[in-house]
Amino acid sequence: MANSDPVYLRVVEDLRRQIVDGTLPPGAPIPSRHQITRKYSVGETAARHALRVLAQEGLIIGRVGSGHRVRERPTLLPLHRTRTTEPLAAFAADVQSGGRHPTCTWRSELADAPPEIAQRLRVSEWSPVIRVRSVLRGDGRPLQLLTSYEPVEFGQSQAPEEGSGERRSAAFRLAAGGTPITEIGETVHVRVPQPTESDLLELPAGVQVLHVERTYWAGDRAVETTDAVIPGDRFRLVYGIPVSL
Amino acid sequence: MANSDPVYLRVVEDLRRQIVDGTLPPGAPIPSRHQITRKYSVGETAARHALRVLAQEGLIIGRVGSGHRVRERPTLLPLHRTRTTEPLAAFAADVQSGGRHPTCTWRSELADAPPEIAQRLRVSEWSPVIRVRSVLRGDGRPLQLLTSYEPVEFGQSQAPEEGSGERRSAAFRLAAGGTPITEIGETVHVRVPQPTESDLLELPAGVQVLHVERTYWAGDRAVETTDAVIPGDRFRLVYGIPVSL
DNA sequence: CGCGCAAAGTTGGAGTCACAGGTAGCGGCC
DNA sequence: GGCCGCTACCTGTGACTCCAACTTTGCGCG
Repeated sequence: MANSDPVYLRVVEDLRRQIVDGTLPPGAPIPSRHQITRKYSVGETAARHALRVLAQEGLIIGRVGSGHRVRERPTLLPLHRTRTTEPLAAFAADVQSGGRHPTCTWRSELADAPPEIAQRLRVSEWSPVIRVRSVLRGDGRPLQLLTSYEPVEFGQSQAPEEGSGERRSAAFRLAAGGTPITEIGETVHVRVPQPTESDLLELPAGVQVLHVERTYWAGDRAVETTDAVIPGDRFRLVYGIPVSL
Repeated sequence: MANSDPVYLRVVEDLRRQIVDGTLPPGAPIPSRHQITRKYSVGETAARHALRVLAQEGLIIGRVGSGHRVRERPTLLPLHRTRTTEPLAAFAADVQSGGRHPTCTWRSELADAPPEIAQRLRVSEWSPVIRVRSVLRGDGRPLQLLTSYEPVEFGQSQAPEEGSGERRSAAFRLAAGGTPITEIGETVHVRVPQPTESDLLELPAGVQVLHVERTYWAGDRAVETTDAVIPGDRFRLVYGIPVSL
């Protein structure tokens, strides 16, 4: 059937079937290019193309010199998106329960709000905000990128700062100061990582990222908004949705 | 710098820069393979490879005969993950506000709970469940796949059924019958679509999907669990997290 | 018997050529 | 002036080749 399909797809489909149905378990070696050319009677281009597609899909992983193997599907670590004003605490708990030691480094500076951020914070475009870029790590390996924006009037210091570990967010400080956060809005989408993100997160090829935009509201005022960039191959987001009926 | 980088990456980076900074606006034509070989003094392989990578990243789209163009970035339709026992209602509202007409077809049948589903429903493996597969559409185009599982004791009819439009879920029927749903748990992750999903959703190459697992709880009893498969290039998930502090 | 090194095998990058099928624009014909 | 067909161009796929870098394995030598 579908004899007009590209040749390489025949190879892709056969190997994929064997991987998903367990004939080829995680760690099992995949036939090499030359073996594929012989086994399926295809050219080397088709064999190479098939392997590339499967690697891109994340089903196999190739290492120079030692061949392709079925990728061990990493267990997706849960990331609890909870009702707290201190996202680091939740992250730390999740990482620790995964048996790793969480750390965090950050750098804050004054910046102008680009249109999208301005809209999310309900401030005018290019108005001054404090931008904090954080890298969250587990056992030293980068796991998540966090960029948060606070209007300057909520920020503490407008001078560039750097540090590691906890940094009190605007949301946290306002909550402690008697202005409680009333709601958190999040939107989640998938996208291809930018080169710098791919670099910082040490992402293998083909991995997409979850981009989570979170905005903290105190009444009708947006207090802080953050962008989280999360490797799609290592995490799953966990939401608890209370039913108020 | 980085002169040892693969040649095709030079092309990818140059074109990507032009696309993201707006030099090449959406719809603009991308140089063809032959033009790239001349302009960047690279071989045809490198040109081809560069175009493939950019297409895989979703930045450009190629059509046989008419060349590559910068992809119009589709606005990500919001999908509100709300505290309702009738997911179709939320979906319908979101699709309608996007100016499209929502429809739904479904098919229910008796099945044995595979291990993962059994665990989510807190029933023993391979115990009988009712499985409902739905395809949600907007203006006739498939937008989302939904598979839900209910333990037979909550299900209505064990005979295979088929239909379109509303189908009362176990969660809804229990709630109406006086057993209120107390919590909804969701986990979100990204993955490569399976061939059948790619087919049903008419996904272009390189698009990954959001996989949302939702479980309805009535007290400590799992009433129903659903898997939603959502094209990652067209939707973003929206969560409202009330703060109970 | 053990260790090191060389050879064989593998991936990833790169070049070249070829061909089928599709698009679009231009020119000629009615 | 309008319509039709042809041609040039483009993509997707495929074959064949070469090479650098790396891993593994097994053989030979000390």
